Amino acid sequence: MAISKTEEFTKTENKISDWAKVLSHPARIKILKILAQKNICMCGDIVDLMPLAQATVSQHLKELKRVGFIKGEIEGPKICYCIDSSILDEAQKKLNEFLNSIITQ
Amino acid sequence: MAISKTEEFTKTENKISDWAKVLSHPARIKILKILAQKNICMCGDIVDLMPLAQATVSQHLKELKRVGFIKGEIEGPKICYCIDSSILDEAQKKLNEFLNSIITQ
DNA sequence: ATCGCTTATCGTAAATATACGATTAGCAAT
DNA sequence: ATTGCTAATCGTATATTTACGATAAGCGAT
Repeated sequence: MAISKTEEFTKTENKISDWAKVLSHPARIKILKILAQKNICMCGDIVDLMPLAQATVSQHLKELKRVGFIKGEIEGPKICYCIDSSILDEAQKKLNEFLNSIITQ
Repeated sequence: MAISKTEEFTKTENKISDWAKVLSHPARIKILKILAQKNICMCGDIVDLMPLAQATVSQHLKELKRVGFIKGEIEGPKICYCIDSSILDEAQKKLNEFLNSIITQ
């Protein structure tokens, strides 16, 4: 994209778009759904339910972790992933705040 | 991305991620803000307020139009853009529905 | 310390997205 | 029909994302 212009925008604009970016792939939407259903889930279980290779799922998990939507706890050789509701809650609030501000009544 | 796997996911998963994708760039967040503030706005006014070239702003407007978040009406040599609240409202509802379903109380 | 399992990371290829200058197209005047 | 304006599109360069196989790293056994 030539040069990135993130510094030309406000913190809020960047924050909102970053949250949206994490939600901008169907695989990550599906992973969040799976984790919500099972409440807690190891990585292999997720891979089995996804139409993607293990390496790809791992990349998506990394992106979800980056913004804090999910957490991963090491448990022996496995890793248990779970949703971090507090961060998701904050994202939902801010996204709503923004959408409400642009939706004219 | 090698091969796109959209057909491997549900319609809802694709719809939600597509809406999020449109919101996943700070420029598009800012454009929506500008249009909400001015209620109605011609393209040139938006370009003046953006740290981007006219061609780039036009590209972002096209993406916003694609999902229906904004509408553009031709008015002589100019084009007046405005927010389409009904589509934004639907997006907000569905996004909230999804986020509520994955946030464990 | 070797084996078996799980998951992250590396390397890489291909698709998309971002950004811009230049050009084109459309309309309202002169 | 020429001029002047606005905005879309084209062509192109570069960055980022997505996807996968292969490899490495970490841990709990044996």
